[in-house]
Amino acid sequence: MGRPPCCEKVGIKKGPWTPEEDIVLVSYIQEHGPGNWRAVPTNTGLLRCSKSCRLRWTNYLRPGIKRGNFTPHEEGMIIHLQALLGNKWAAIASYLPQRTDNDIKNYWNTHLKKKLKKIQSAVDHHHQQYPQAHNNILGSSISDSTTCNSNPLQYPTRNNVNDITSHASTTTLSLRSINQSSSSGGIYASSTENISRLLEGWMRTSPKSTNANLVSKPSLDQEESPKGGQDKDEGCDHDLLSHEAYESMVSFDNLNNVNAASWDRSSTNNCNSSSIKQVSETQSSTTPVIPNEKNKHIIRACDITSTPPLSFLEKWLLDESAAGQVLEDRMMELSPITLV
DNA sequence: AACAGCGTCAACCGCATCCAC
DNA sequence: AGTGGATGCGGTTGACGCTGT
Repeated sequence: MGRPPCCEKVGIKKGPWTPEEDIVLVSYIQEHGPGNWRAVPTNTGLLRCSKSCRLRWTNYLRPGIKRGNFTPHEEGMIIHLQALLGNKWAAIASYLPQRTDNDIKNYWNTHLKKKLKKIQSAVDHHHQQYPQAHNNILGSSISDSTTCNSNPLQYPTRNNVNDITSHASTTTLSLRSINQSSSSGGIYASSTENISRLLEGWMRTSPKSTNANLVSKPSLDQEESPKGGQDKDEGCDHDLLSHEAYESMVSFDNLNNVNAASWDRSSTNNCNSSSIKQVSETQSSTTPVIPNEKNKHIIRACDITSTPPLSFLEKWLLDESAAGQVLEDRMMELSPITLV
């Protein structure tokens, strides 16, 4: 079945793109607009396969891409969306129009995954230390949630999505310090920034069709918070939660999840895409639906199960204006405890 | 100073899906 | 309805830079 790779041709160049190649590609797209990638290598003389050209454009040269440090809000968005959607990086990226799916995927794999693991082990440690308090707060059902979420990286069920959310909130705090250490680009990156500058003029005059796909994406991610500067913490990294912090965290989520808790878990196992359905349906009234054919199938499959009410998390995700605020509020709420 | 180990991220690969015919 | 080319997506790789010894 497998089709021969598109790059099997002899003489096709691989590896990092040079600034010269970038300029050729950019100027071609500037003239013809993105699309018809098959024709790009032929028409430009680039010794690259069409796939490579498309990838280079979408992941690096496309105007409007933000590179470098992820803001705490972006991190929060990624963590929440990953919990909801799983590794659907393209879908997640559609909520962060300035970031590419590749970027988000890389960031998740290199930073967030690791961090969540740490948090998870801290939480596990906490469970061992305060088993009674834990049960009192969340009731007996939490033990299931904890168990099924022993690996925070697994594809989440409805219930452990909420569990992850609690991790996510704290992770966002702990991750602040990472932000500042993550580097953005080297020598070559700066050369592509130059290309971006070249593109600025084009952005103003480019045909609508060229940018339509960029603009039409649903955006929960508001422009970077003007409070961006305030988000910087002083570089402290708190991996272990205090008992009080943990209680605060879980009780907050407990409040959030009153609705979710009443949702029968048995009907939702392996079907976290119910969340996707809700997201899509709600979006359709105001914003374009995530154009994901795969989701459609999953949604159909899940239609036969009961539809849960929106959790706080989902409401949060759907509430554009609240998106940044809630996270900030959570940070304010927790900061006296966790950011000592 | 030299080397090894590790982290990051751009790019590649293979499969899935779309779409025109 | 079937087929094949084009495009999209997610997992993985490998080069490069940084840090510790």
